[in-house]
Amino acid sequence: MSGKKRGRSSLSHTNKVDQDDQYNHHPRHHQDMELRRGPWTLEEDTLLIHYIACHGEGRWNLLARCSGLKRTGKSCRLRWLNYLKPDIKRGNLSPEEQLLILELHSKWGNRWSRIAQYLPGRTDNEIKNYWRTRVQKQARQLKIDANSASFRDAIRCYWMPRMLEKTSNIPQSVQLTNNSMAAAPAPAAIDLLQPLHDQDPPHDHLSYFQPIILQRHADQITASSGLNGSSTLQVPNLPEFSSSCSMDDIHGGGIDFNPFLIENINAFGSGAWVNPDPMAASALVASNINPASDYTDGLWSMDQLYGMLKSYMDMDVEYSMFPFSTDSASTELM
DNA sequence: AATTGACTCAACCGCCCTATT
DNA sequence: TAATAGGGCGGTTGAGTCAAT
Repeated sequence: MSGKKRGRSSLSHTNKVDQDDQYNHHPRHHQDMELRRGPWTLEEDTLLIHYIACHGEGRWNLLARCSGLKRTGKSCRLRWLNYLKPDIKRGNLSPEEQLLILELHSKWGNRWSRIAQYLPGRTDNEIKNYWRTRVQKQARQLKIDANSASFRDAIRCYWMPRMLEKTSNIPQSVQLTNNSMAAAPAPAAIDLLQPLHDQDPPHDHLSYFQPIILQRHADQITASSGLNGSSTLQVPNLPEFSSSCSMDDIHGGGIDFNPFLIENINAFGSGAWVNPDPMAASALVASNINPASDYTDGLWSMDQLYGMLKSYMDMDVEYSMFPFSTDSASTELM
């Protein structure tokens, strides 16, 4: 994640909150009060972090009233939980995390918060976005329902074993152990973000959080201005890989057959194209190895899927026995 | 260089559940 | 028991970005 300037509204002015929202529970307080909406500013983030450092999380409406933020309690809660909380991971989901999401979603469906409990540092919002933008996209391309049994089977029988192969194939020397950025951060950035994961917060919470906020806002400014963050704001520029690559992207050609039909599998040629995952690509950058041009996002490309289908059929492997079985996972996670 | 369309994801919406009074 | 407040959850939106044309 690059900290791009985003948000549902770019309003810089204040706006009345929808009276249908839960905050009509406080009509006297909010009726005439102009509340801010849209993207959070650096000042607001600092204010929120400072307040939570002093008073702790929770009681969000009280926080909203007492902190000086012209935001709703719900907005404050969301900002903290999805963005500012110090143990939040940034960057692409690792193959392991993707595996877990796929597995847990097959068990629980759209129970995002429940799934997020098993991915430390990942928010339900992030997982939900991942599912909707990546997984559902693949389902659309395959012309099958993402919630269908056939899609779940495809995930379980073909994609998960492949992911397991990938995770075990990444050389130890280039695996990222710091999980804050899947897109490998520059060394300075690693230093900057290290306290997020390796150290206890110092007593001076503001000094602890400030570099993190500054980094994230710098990312936003850099992204929106086109300027290099390291030269303008004295913060490192974080490299990032393009996130999406389908067969169309790769070969410039459309594809119009369903890989789950046996005749299509048989008709598929032997030229399986395999693209490594972005985690490995990032790790290569981290180790100054020039990544090949074929790195794509963490989900499969169409070619990959056809390739693995073909190869697994050739091998006549029974994939109901792959190590990340539903049984073992559910036993462990329940 | 300008336009367009697909994509991402932070933020919001509205409903629901639980705790408190 | 009912009313209200606080908070959580899943779904949705739309601004910003980027690649393709």
